[in-house]
Amino acid sequence: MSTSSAAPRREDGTEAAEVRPPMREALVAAAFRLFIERGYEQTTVDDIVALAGVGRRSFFRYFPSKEDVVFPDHERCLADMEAFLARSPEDADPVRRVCDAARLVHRMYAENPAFSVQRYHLTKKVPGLRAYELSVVWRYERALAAYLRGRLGGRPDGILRADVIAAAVVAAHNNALRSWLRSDGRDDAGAAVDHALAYAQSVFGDVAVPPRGVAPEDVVVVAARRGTPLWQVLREIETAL
Amino acid sequence: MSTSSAAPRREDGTEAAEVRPPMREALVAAAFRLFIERGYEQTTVDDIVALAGVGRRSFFRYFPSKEDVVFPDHERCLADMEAFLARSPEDADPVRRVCDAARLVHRMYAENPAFSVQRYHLTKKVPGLRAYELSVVWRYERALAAYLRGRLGGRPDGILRADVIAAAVVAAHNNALRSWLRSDGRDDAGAAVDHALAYAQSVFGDVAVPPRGVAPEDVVVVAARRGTPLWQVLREIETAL
DNA sequence: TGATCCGTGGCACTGGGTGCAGCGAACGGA
DNA sequence: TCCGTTCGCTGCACCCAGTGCCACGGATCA
Repeated sequence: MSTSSAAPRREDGTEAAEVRPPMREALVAAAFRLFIERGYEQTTVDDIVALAGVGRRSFFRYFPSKEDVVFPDHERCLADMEAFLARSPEDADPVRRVCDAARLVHRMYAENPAFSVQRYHLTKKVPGLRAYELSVVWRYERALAAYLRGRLGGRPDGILRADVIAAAVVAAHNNALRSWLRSDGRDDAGAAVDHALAYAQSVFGDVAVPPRGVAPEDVVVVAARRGTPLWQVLREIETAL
Repeated sequence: MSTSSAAPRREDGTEAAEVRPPMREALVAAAFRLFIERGYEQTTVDDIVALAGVGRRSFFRYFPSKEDVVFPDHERCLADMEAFLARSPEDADPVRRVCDAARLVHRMYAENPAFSVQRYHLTKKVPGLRAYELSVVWRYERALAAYLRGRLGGRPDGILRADVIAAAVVAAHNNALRSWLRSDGRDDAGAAVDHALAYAQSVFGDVAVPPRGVAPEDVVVVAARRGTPLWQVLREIETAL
């Protein structure tokens, strides 16, 4: 896909003013200025390249489609997430791990609050951008699900559970992220995301907890009548454990 | 959006050969023949209308985009789902209700197994179609979430729970649906969907179950040591209850 | 019979996206 | 210093999806 947008670094210590092509950033800036001014669909690629002062052909060298200029950093973030999951410890709690992976996305949004809020208002209005965003989110979800499948694949319904957990974690994350974006970036983003992910984690529980020895005070007994709603029982146990 | 693709019916009993325009079906048939033959992207709208023997302008009269011809019945199915949720009884278990709503989608796929399998193979290969399918699935998910928000909105984290449950139910449904599609429609679709949805339902529990009287044999006792993975305890209870 | 409505088709146009070829600057070797 | 290569950028021509507009023709109705 598009080239990495990682920060420009030099092997030697020299700062080397902008080795990374400024054209990419210039295109993003020009595009967003016009998108905000007159709307996404009312802005043509020709308008963007004219404002940025570059050739039309160069636009499509940096962004495979007009929609990609709206999400210039997701490719890198997705790669980060996959790398993060790939280097997971063997004994890590899988659910917790995917929650942490989801936090990477939130962190990317939080790095540029103003930009993220602008983009949110764009994607909210333009169906085409919403569809594009869905395909991006879907790739995050598949990355999480792939990791979970690897971890839960052996158990009964492991694949099913992996898919459901991934979807739930993404939904919880997006719920918090969206309410933060709706607040124009004023709310405490981290707290809301933590709360939402904690809920998701609590629903699916922890998988790897050291058992140790069994002392009497470590045993919990729960009694319930048949037909009791499972979630009620679950809540009792959750607090007890 | 596009007009309903319900079967042509007459108020009087007469069969009245095809009052519903056959053009729509002709376009779908021509499109799929060419899509299967030479691929989606290698087929132009001109090719389709030439094979169907109609004007190019008419294609876009029936389908707002080339992608829509691949999903000719989702608009109707989405309307069915919204109607189904709208006429839910007040005291219905919300989670069970959205599971039943999800079954409507599966039923639509199962009505035309051959067609569904063909479409599956198309969407698997073509990124554009996959993106379109995601936006369709997203609309289903939002319909479920909207219903759940109405039912759970009052409770703490009701909105969050609604979003997460909707995502989980959709993921469970899609998991079963996809494995059925991968089997070329040979597996028992209904059983797999039921199993997957039962899992989703068990995770989030039933909300409304009549308690009735308590007989000794109706009481279940579960003992667990502190630190036991919640999912293990949950599984025990699930089988016991 | 004439007016109207509606489904249809033809046509021209916009705009996203691509393949290709040329051009100039930077780089490396003789 | 000069030359050949490479690479990034540009312009051009082209394809195709999607739209607005209008004209045609059949069916319906006054």
